[in-house]
Amino acid sequence: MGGEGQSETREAIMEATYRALCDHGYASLTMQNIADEFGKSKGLLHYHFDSKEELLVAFIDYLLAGFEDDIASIEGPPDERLAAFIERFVVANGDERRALHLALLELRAQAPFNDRFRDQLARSDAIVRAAVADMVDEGITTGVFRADTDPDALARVVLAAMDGARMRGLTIGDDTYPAAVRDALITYVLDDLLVGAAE
Amino acid sequence: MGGEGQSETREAIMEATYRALCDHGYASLTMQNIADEFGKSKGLLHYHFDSKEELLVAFIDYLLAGFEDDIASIEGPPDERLAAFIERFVVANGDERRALHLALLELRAQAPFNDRFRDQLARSDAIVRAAVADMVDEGITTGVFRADTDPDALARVVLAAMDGARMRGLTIGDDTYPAAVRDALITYVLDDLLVGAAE
DNA sequence: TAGGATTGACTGGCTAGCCAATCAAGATGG
DNA sequence: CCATCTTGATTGGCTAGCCAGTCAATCCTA
Repeated sequence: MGGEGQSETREAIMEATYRALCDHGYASLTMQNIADEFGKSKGLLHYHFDSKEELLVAFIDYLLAGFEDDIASIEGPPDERLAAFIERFVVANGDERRALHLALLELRAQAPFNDRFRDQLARSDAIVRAAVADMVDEGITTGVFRADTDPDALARVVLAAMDGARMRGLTIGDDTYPAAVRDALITYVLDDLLVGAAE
Repeated sequence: MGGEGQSETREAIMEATYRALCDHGYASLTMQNIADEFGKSKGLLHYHFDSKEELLVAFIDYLLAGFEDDIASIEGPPDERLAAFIERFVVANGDERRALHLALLELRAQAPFNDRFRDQLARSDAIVRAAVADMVDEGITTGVFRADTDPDALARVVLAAMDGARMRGLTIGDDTYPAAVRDALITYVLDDLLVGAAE
Protein backbone atom coordinates (compact mmCIF):
# COMPACT_ATOMS: atom_id res chain seq x y z
CA MET A 1 0.00 0.00 0.00
CA GLY A 2 1.21 3.52 -0.77
CA GLY A 3 2.59 6.03 1.71
CA GLU A 4 -0.78 7.74 1.93
CA GLY A 5 -2.52 4.79 3.56
CA GLN A 6 -0.76 5.25 6.87
CA SER A 7 -1.94 8.78 7.62
CA GLU A 8 -5.35 8.25 6.05
CA THR A 9 -5.93 5.34 8.38
CA ARG A 10 -4.82 7.38 11.39
CA GLU A 11 -7.12 10.20 10.34
CA ALA A 12 -9.99 7.72 10.07
CA ILE A 13 -9.20 6.41 13.56
CA MET A 14 -9.17 9.94 14.97
CA GLU A 15 -12.59 10.59 13.48
CA ALA A 16 -13.88 7.29 14.80
CA THR A 17 -12.53 8.20 18.23
CA TYR A 18 -14.31 11.53 18.02
CA ARG A 19 -17.64 9.86 17.30
CA ALA A 20 -17.11 7.17 19.92
CA LEU A 21 -16.28 9.81 22.51
CA CYS A 22 -19.40 11.81 21.71
CA ASP A 23 -21.55 8.69 21.92
CA HIS A 24 -20.14 7.13 25.07
CA GLY A 25 -18.24 9.81 26.96
CA TYR A 26 -14.66 9.40 28.10
CA ALA A 27 -15.26 7.21 31.13
CA SER A 28 -17.20 4.61 29.15
CA LEU A 29 -14.98 4.76 26.10
CA THR A 30 -13.59 1.37 25.14
CA MET A 31 -11.32 0.27 22.34
CA GLN A 32 -14.28 -1.76 21.12
CA ASN A 33 -16.41 1.41 20.84
CA ILE A 34 -13.75 3.05 18.72
CA ALA A 35 -13.29 -0.06 16.62
CA ASP A 36 -17.03 -0.20 15.97
CA GLU A 37 -17.08 3.42 14.77
CA PHE A 38 -13.94 2.71 12.78
CA GLY A 39 -15.68 -0.22 11.13
CA LYS A 40 -12.65 -2.40 11.70
CA SER A 41 -11.47 -4.71 14.43
CA LYS A 42 -10.14 -3.83 17.83
CA GLY A 43 -6.93 -5.66 17.09
CA LEU A 44 -6.26 -3.28 14.23
CA LEU A 45 -6.35 -0.32 16.58
CA HIS A 46 -3.60 -1.94 18.60
CA TYR A 47 -1.70 -2.50 15.41
CA HIS A 48 -1.68 1.25 14.75
CA PHE A 49 -1.40 2.43 18.36
CA ASP A 50 0.53 0.51 20.97
CA SER A 51 -1.97 1.23 23.72
CA LYS A 52 -5.21 2.99 24.45
CA GLU A 53 -3.21 5.80 26.00
CA GLU A 54 -1.13 6.28 22.86
CA LEU A 55 -4.29 6.56 20.86
CA LEU A 56 -5.81 9.07 23.24
CA VAL A 57 -2.69 11.19 23.36
CA ALA A 58 -2.76 11.33 19.57
CA PHE A 59 -6.44 12.21 19.71
CA ILE A 60 -5.93 15.08 22.15
CA ASP A 61 -3.26 16.43 19.88
CA TYR A 62 -5.61 16.15 16.91
CA LEU A 63 -8.40 17.90 18.77
CA LEU A 64 -6.39 20.73 20.30
CA ALA A 65 -4.78 21.46 16.96
CA GLY A 66 -8.27 21.94 15.58
CA PHE A 67 -9.19 24.38 18.35
CA GLU A 68 -5.99 26.34 17.91
CA ASP A 69 -6.52 26.61 14.18
CA ASP A 70 -10.05 27.80 14.75
CA ILE A 71 -8.91 30.56 17.07
CA ALA A 72 -6.07 31.57 14.80
CA SER A 73 -8.58 31.93 11.97
CA ILE A 74 -10.47 34.74 13.70
CA GLU A 75 -10.00 37.99 11.81
CA GLY A 76 -10.89 41.65 12.15
CA PRO A 77 -10.06 44.52 14.50
CA PRO A 78 -8.88 43.48 17.99
CA ASP A 79 -12.06 44.29 19.91
CA GLU A 80 -14.16 42.33 17.44
CA ARG A 81 -11.70 39.43 17.50
CA LEU A 82 -11.94 39.33 21.27
CA ALA A 83 -15.73 39.33 21.12
CA ALA A 84 -15.67 36.58 18.51
CA PHE A 85 -13.33 34.55 20.69
CA ILE A 86 -15.69 34.84 23.65
CA GLU A 87 -18.60 33.93 21.42
CA ARG A 88 -16.86 30.64 20.61
CA PHE A 89 -17.73 29.51 24.13
CA VAL A 90 -21.39 30.34 23.72
CA VAL A 91 -22.38 28.86 20.42
CA ALA A 92 -23.39 25.26 20.92
CA ASN A 93 -23.81 23.69 17.49
CA GLY A 94 -26.34 21.17 18.64
CA ASP A 95 -25.84 18.00 20.61
CA GLU A 96 -22.66 16.93 18.91
CA ARG A 97 -20.72 19.93 20.16
CA ARG A 98 -22.19 19.51 23.61
CA ALA A 99 -21.25 15.83 23.71
CA LEU A 100 -17.74 16.69 22.61
CA HIS A 101 -17.24 19.24 25.36
CA LEU A 102 -18.70 16.82 27.85
CA ALA A 103 -16.16 14.19 26.89
CA LEU A 104 -13.41 16.78 26.79
CA LEU A 105 -14.25 17.85 30.30
CA GLU A 106 -13.89 14.26 31.50
CA LEU A 107 -10.64 14.00 29.65
CA ARG A 108 -9.30 17.21 31.18
CA ALA A 109 -10.25 15.91 34.61
CA GLN A 110 -7.86 13.02 33.97
CA ALA A 111 -4.98 15.29 32.98
CA PRO A 112 -3.69 15.73 36.55
CA PHE A 113 -3.13 11.96 36.66
CA ASN A 114 -1.51 11.71 33.25
CA ASP A 115 1.59 13.73 32.45
CA ARG A 116 1.17 13.47 28.71
CA PHE A 117 -2.43 14.69 28.79
CA ARG A 118 -1.44 17.51 31.11
CA ASP A 119 1.52 18.65 29.03
CA GLN A 120 -0.60 18.87 25.92
CA LEU A 121 -3.28 20.87 27.70
CA ALA A 122 -0.64 23.15 29.19
CA ARG A 123 0.90 23.72 25.78
CA SER A 124 -2.49 24.49 24.29
CA ASP A 125 -3.39 26.81 27.17
CA ALA A 126 -0.22 28.80 26.58
CA ILE A 127 -0.97 29.15 22.88
CA VAL A 128 -4.59 30.19 23.33
CA ARG A 129 -3.77 32.55 26.17
CA ALA A 130 -1.06 34.19 24.11
CA ALA A 131 -3.49 34.56 21.23
CA VAL A 132 -5.98 36.37 23.45
CA ALA A 133 -3.27 38.50 25.04
CA ASP A 134 -2.17 39.46 21.54
CA MET A 135 -5.67 40.69 20.74
CA VAL A 136 -5.56 42.91 23.81
CA ASP A 137 -2.05 44.02 23.02
CA GLU A 138 -2.98 45.01 19.53
CA GLY A 139 -6.05 46.79 20.88
CA ILE A 140 -3.80 48.89 23.09
CA THR A 141 -1.42 49.63 20.23
CA THR A 142 -4.19 50.68 17.89
CA GLY A 143 -5.74 52.75 20.65
CA VAL A 144 -8.99 50.81 21.04
CA PHE A 145 -8.20 49.60 24.55
CA ARG A 146 -6.95 51.63 27.46
CA ALA A 147 -3.19 51.64 27.81
CA ASP A 148 -3.22 50.59 31.45
CA THR A 149 -4.58 47.15 30.62
CA ASP A 150 -2.53 44.06 31.44
CA PRO A 151 -2.95 41.76 28.41
CA ASP A 152 -2.04 38.49 30.13
CA ALA A 153 -4.14 39.20 33.20
CA LEU A 154 -7.12 40.03 31.03
CA ALA A 155 -6.60 36.95 28.89
CA ARG A 156 -6.63 34.83 32.02
CA VAL A 157 -9.91 36.19 33.37
CA VAL A 158 -11.64 35.93 30.04
CA LEU A 159 -10.45 32.37 29.54
CA ALA A 160 -11.18 31.28 33.09
CA ALA A 161 -14.61 32.91 33.12
CA MET A 162 -15.80 31.49 29.82
CA ASP A 163 -14.26 28.08 30.40
CA GLY A 164 -15.72 28.02 33.89
CA ALA A 165 -19.10 29.07 32.55
CA ARG A 166 -19.02 26.25 30.05
CA MET A 167 -18.06 23.74 32.72
CA ARG A 168 -20.73 24.87 35.14
CA GLY A 169 -23.31 24.95 32.40
CA LEU A 170 -22.44 21.41 31.34
CA THR A 171 -22.25 19.93 34.80
CA ILE A 172 -25.48 21.36 36.13
CA GLY A 173 -27.35 21.12 32.85
CA ASP A 174 -27.94 24.87 32.49
CA ASP A 175 -27.14 25.94 28.95
CA THR A 176 -27.77 29.62 29.67
CA TYR A 177 -24.61 29.86 31.76
CA PRO A 178 -22.10 30.73 29.01
CA ALA A 179 -24.32 33.41 27.48
CA ALA A 180 -25.03 34.97 30.88
CA VAL A 181 -21.34 35.10 31.75
CA ARG A 182 -20.48 36.47 28.32
CA ASP A 183 -22.93 39.33 28.85
CA ALA A 184 -21.63 40.05 32.32
CA LEU A 185 -18.05 39.87 31.11
CA ILE A 186 -18.76 42.38 28.38
CA THR A 187 -20.66 44.70 30.70
CA TYR A 188 -18.28 44.64 33.63
CA VAL A 189 -14.94 44.09 31.91
CA LEU A 190 -14.70 44.79 28.21
CA ASP A 191 -16.82 47.95 28.11
CA ASP A 192 -14.62 49.54 30.76
CA LEU A 193 -11.57 48.70 28.71
CA LEU A 194 -12.56 50.74 25.72
CA VAL A 195 -10.83 54.05 25.33
CA GLY A 196 -13.50 56.67 25.95
CA ALA A 197 -15.00 54.75 28.87
CA ALA A 198 -14.64 56.92 31.99
CA GLU A 199 -11.56 56.02 34.01
CA MET B 1 -25.92 -1.26 68.70
CA GLY B 2 -28.05 1.80 69.62
CA GLY B 3 -29.76 4.29 67.33
CA GLU B 4 -26.59 6.42 67.31
CA GLY B 5 -24.56 3.67 65.71
CA GLN B 6 -26.31 4.06 62.40
CA SER B 7 -25.40 7.68 61.76
CA GLU B 8 -21.99 7.35 63.38
CA THR B 9 -21.20 4.53 61.02
CA ARG B 10 -22.40 6.54 58.05
CA GLU B 11 -20.27 9.49 59.15
CA ALA B 12 -17.26 7.20 59.41
CA ILE B 13 -17.94 5.89 55.91
CA MET B 14 -18.18 9.45 54.56
CA GLU B 15 -14.82 10.29 56.08
CA ALA B 16 -13.32 7.09 54.72
CA THR B 17 -14.70 7.96 51.29
CA TYR B 18 -13.13 11.40 51.56
CA ARG B 19 -9.70 9.93 52.27
CA ALA B 20 -10.05 7.23 49.62
CA LEU B 21 -11.02 9.85 47.05
CA CYS B 22 -8.03 12.02 47.90
CA ASP B 23 -5.69 9.05 47.66
CA HIS B 24 -6.98 7.45 44.48
CA GLY B 25 -9.04 10.05 42.62
CA TYR B 26 -12.56 9.43 41.44
CA ALA B 27 -11.83 7.30 38.39
CA SER B 28 -9.73 4.82 40.36
CA LEU B 29 -11.96 4.80 43.39
CA THR B 30 -13.14 1.31 44.31
CA MET B 31 -15.36 0.03 47.05
CA GLN B 32 -12.30 -1.82 48.30
CA ASN B 33 -10.37 1.47 48.66
CA ILE B 34 -13.15 2.91 50.75
CA ALA B 35 -13.44 -0.25 52.81
CA ASP B 36 -9.71 -0.16 53.51
CA GLU B 37 -9.91 3.44 54.75
CA PHE B 38 -13.02 2.50 56.68
CA GLY B 39 -11.12 -0.31 58.34
CA LYS B 40 -13.97 -2.71 57.68
CA SER B 41 -14.94 -5.05 54.89
CA LYS B 42 -16.29 -4.22 51.49
CA GLY B 43 -19.39 -6.28 52.17
CA LEU B 44 -20.25 -4.02 55.07
CA LEU B 45 -20.34 -0.99 52.79
CA HIS B 46 -22.96 -2.75 50.73
CA TYR B 47 -24.85 -3.48 53.91
CA HIS B 48 -25.10 0.25 54.63
CA PHE B 49 -25.44 1.46 51.03
CA ASP B 50 -27.22 -0.53 48.37
CA SER B 51 -24.77 0.41 45.67
CA LYS B 52 -21.65 2.40 44.97
CA GLU B 53 -23.82 5.10 43.44
CA GLU B 54 -25.95 5.40 46.58
CA LEU B 55 -22.81 5.85 48.60
CA LEU B 56 -21.43 8.48 46.26
CA VAL B 57 -24.68 10.41 46.15
CA ALA B 58 -24.62 10.50 49.95
CA PHE B 59 -21.00 11.61 49.83
CA ILE B 60 -21.68 14.46 47.42
CA ASP B 61 -24.44 15.63 49.71
CA TYR B 62 -22.09 15.44 52.68
CA LEU B 63 -19.38 17.38 50.87
CA LEU B 64 -21.55 20.10 49.35
CA ALA B 65 -23.22 20.71 52.70
CA GLY B 66 -19.75 21.37 54.10
CA PHE B 67 -18.98 23.88 51.36
CA GLU B 68 -22.29 25.64 51.80
CA ASP B 69 -21.78 25.91 55.54
CA ASP B 70 -18.32 27.31 54.99
CA ILE B 71 -19.61 30.03 52.69
CA ALA B 72 -22.51 30.85 54.97
CA SER B 73 -20.03 31.31 57.81
CA ILE B 74 -18.29 34.24 56.11
CA GLU B 75 -18.94 37.45 58.04
CA GLY B 76 -18.28 41.18 57.76
CA PRO B 77 -19.29 44.00 55.40
CA PRO B 78 -20.40 42.92 51.90
CA ASP B 79 -17.27 43.96 50.01
CA GLU B 80 -15.07 42.09 52.46
CA ARG B 81 -17.34 39.05 52.36
CA LEU B 82 -17.11 39.01 48.58
CA ALA B 83 -13.33 39.24 48.74
CA ALA B 84 -13.24 36.46 51.33
CA PHE B 85 -15.44 34.32 49.12
CA ILE B 86 -13.12 34.79 46.16
CA GLU B 87 -10.14 34.02 48.39
CA ARG B 88 -11.69 30.62 49.16
CA PHE B 89 -10.76 29.59 45.62
CA VAL B 90 -7.16 30.64 46.04
CA VAL B 91 -6.08 29.19 49.33
CA ALA B 92 -4.85 25.65 48.79
CA ASN B 93 -4.35 24.08 52.19
CA GLY B 94 -1.65 21.74 51.04
CA ASP B 95 -1.97 18.57 49.04
CA GLU B 96 -5.11 17.28 50.71
CA ARG B 97 -7.21 20.18 49.49
CA ARG B 98 -5.71 19.88 46.04
CA ALA B 99 -6.42 16.17 45.91
CA LEU B 100 -9.98 16.78 47.00
CA HIS B 101 -10.64 19.33 44.29
CA LEU B 102 -9.01 17.03 41.77
CA ALA B 103 -11.40 14.24 42.69
CA LEU B 104 -14.30 16.65 42.82
CA LEU B 105 -13.52 17.81 39.31
CA GLU B 106 -13.65 14.23 38.08
CA LEU B 107 -16.89 13.75 39.91
CA ARG B 108 -18.42 16.88 38.42
CA ALA B 109 -17.38 15.70 34.98
CA GLN B 110 -19.59 12.66 35.57
CA ALA B 111 -22.61 14.72 36.58
CA PRO B 112 -23.91 15.14 33.03
CA PHE B 113 -24.25 11.35 32.88
CA ASN B 114 -25.85 10.96 36.27
CA ASP B 115 -29.07 12.76 37.10
CA ARG B 116 -28.63 12.48 40.83
CA PHE B 117 -25.13 13.92 40.78
CA ARG B 118 -26.29 16.70 38.49
CA ASP B 119 -29.30 17.63 40.58
CA GLN B 120 -27.20 17.94 43.69
CA LEU B 121 -24.66 20.12 41.94
CA ALA B 122 -27.43 22.27 40.48
CA ARG B 123 -29.00 22.70 43.89
CA SER B 124 -25.66 23.66 45.40
CA ASP B 125 -24.90 26.05 42.55
CA ALA B 126 -28.18 27.85 43.17
CA ILE B 127 -27.44 28.19 46.86
CA VAL B 128 -23.90 29.45 46.42
CA ARG B 129 -24.85 31.79 43.62
CA ALA B 130 -27.66 33.24 45.69
CA ALA B 131 -25.26 33.74 48.58
CA VAL B 132 -22.88 35.71 46.36
CA ALA B 133 -25.71 37.69 44.80
CA ASP B 134 -26.86 38.55 48.33
CA MET B 135 -23.46 39.97 49.13
CA VAL B 136 -23.68 42.23 46.10
CA ASP B 137 -27.26 43.11 46.90
CA GLU B 138 -26.38 44.10 50.41
CA GLY B 139 -23.43 46.08 49.08
CA ILE B 140 -25.80 48.06 46.90
CA THR B 141 -28.22 48.61 49.77
CA THR B 142 -25.52 49.81 52.12
CA GLY B 143 -24.10 52.03 49.38
CA VAL B 144 -20.74 50.25 48.97
CA PHE B 145 -21.45 49.07 45.44
CA ARG B 146 -22.82 51.06 42.55
CA ALA B 147 -26.58 50.84 42.22
CA ASP B 148 -26.49 49.85 38.54
CA THR B 149 -24.92 46.49 39.34
CA ASP B 150 -26.79 43.28 38.48
CA PRO B 151 -26.25 40.98 41.48
CA ASP B 152 -26.95 37.69 39.72
CA ALA B 153 -24.90 38.55 36.66
CA LEU B 154 -21.99 39.53 38.84
CA ALA B 155 -22.31 36.40 40.94
CA ARG B 156 -22.15 34.31 37.78
CA VAL B 157 -18.96 35.91 36.45
CA VAL B 158 -17.22 35.71 39.78
CA LEU B 159 -18.20 32.08 40.25
CA ALA B 160 -17.41 31.08 36.69
CA ALA B 161 -14.08 32.91 36.66
CA MET B 162 -12.81 31.53 39.96
CA ASP B 163 -14.13 28.04 39.33
CA GLY B 164 -12.68 28.10 35.86
CA ALA B 165 -9.36 29.34 37.20
CA ARG B 166 -9.27 26.48 39.68
CA MET B 167 -10.08 23.97 36.97
CA ARG B 168 -7.49 25.27 34.55
CA GLY B 169 -4.91 25.47 37.32
CA LEU B 170 -5.58 21.89 38.32
CA THR B 171 -5.67 20.44 34.85
CA ILE B 172 -2.51 22.07 33.54
CA GLY B 173 -0.64 21.93 36.82
CA ASP B 174 -0.27 25.70 37.22
CA ASP B 175 -1.14 26.66 40.76
CA THR B 176 -0.74 30.38 40.10
CA TYR B 177 -3.90 30.47 38.01
CA PRO B 178 -6.47 31.14 40.75
CA ALA B 179 -4.41 33.94 42.32
CA ALA B 180 -3.80 35.57 38.95
CA VAL B 181 -7.48 35.50 38.08
CA ARG B 182 -8.42 36.78 41.51
CA ASP B 183 -6.14 39.77 41.03
CA ALA B 184 -7.48 40.46 37.56
CA LEU B 185 -11.05 40.05 38.77
CA ILE B 186 -10.49 42.57 41.54
CA THR B 187 -8.73 45.01 39.25
CA TYR B 188 -11.09 44.85 36.31
CA VAL B 189 -14.39 44.09 38.03
CA LEU B 190 -14.67 44.74 41.73
CA ASP B 191 -12.74 48.01 41.87
CA ASP B 192 -15.03 49.48 39.24
CA LEU B 193 -18.02 48.44 41.25
CA LEU B 194 -17.17 50.48 44.28
CA VAL B 195 -19.11 53.67 44.72
CA GLY B 196 -16.60 56.46 44.14
CA ALA B 197 -14.99 54.72 41.20
CA ALA B 198 -15.46 56.87 38.12
CA GLU B 199 -18.44 55.80 36.04
C1' DT C 1 -30.77 -16.61 72.01
C1' DA C 2 -32.47 -13.49 68.47
C1' DG C 3 -31.25 -10.09 65.35
C1' DG C 4 -28.29 -6.70 63.62
C1' DA C 5 -23.36 -6.26 62.27
C1' DT C 6 -19.58 -8.14 59.86
C1' DT C 7 -16.74 -11.11 57.21
C1' DG C 8 -14.53 -13.25 53.26
C1' DA C 9 -15.07 -15.98 49.60
C1' DC C 10 -17.33 -16.20 45.35
C1' DT C 11 -19.58 -14.81 40.77
C1' DG C 12 -20.46 -12.58 36.62
C1' DG C 13 -19.39 -9.15 33.59
C1' DC C 14 -16.31 -6.23 31.36
C1' DT C 15 -11.91 -4.63 29.23
C1' DA C 16 -7.03 -4.01 27.58
C1' DG C 17 -3.84 -6.30 25.47
C1' DC C 18 -1.90 -10.45 23.07
C1' DC C 19 -1.29 -13.72 19.46
C1' DA C 20 -1.66 -16.94 15.87
C1' DA C 21 -3.85 -17.29 11.60
C1' DT C 22 -5.57 -15.13 7.33
C1' DC C 23 -5.60 -12.02 3.53
C1' DA C 24 -4.29 -8.83 -0.21
C1' DA C 25 -0.91 -7.01 -3.01
C1' DG C 26 3.28 -6.19 -4.66
C1' DA C 27 8.24 -7.88 -5.48
C1' DT C 28 11.28 -11.41 -7.13
C1' DG C 29 13.07 -14.71 -10.11
C1' DG C 30 13.23 -18.53 -13.24
C1' DC D 1 4.03 -15.38 -17.31
C1' DC D 2 3.49 -17.94 -13.59
C1' DA D 3 4.97 -19.47 -8.99
C1' DT D 4 6.87 -18.10 -4.87
C1' DC D 5 8.11 -15.05 -1.34
C1' DT D 6 7.55 -10.98 1.53
C1' DT D 7 5.29 -7.71 4.02
C1' DG D 8 1.82 -4.97 5.99
C1' DA D 9 -3.09 -5.07 7.15
C1' DT D 10 -6.63 -7.34 9.48
C1' DT D 11 -9.26 -10.61 12.09
C1' DG D 12 -11.21 -13.10 16.01
C1' DG D 13 -10.57 -15.51 19.81
C1' DC D 14 -8.17 -15.92 24.07
C1' DT D 15 -6.42 -14.47 28.72
C1' DA D 16 -5.51 -12.25 32.82
C1' DG D 17 -6.98 -8.79 35.81
C1' DC D 18 -10.24 -5.85 37.98
C1' DC D 19 -14.44 -4.60 40.18
C1' DA D 20 -19.37 -4.28 41.91
C1' DG D 21 -22.39 -6.84 44.00
C1' DT D 22 -24.08 -11.34 46.46
C1' DC D 23 -24.42 -14.65 50.03
C1' DA D 24 -23.98 -17.98 53.52
C1' DA D 25 -21.60 -18.27 57.67
C1' DT D 26 -20.02 -16.10 61.87
C1' DC D 27 -19.72 -12.81 65.47
C1' DC D 28 -21.46 -9.69 68.91
C1' DT D 29 -24.46 -7.82 72.18
C1' DA D 30 -28.50 -6.74 74.60
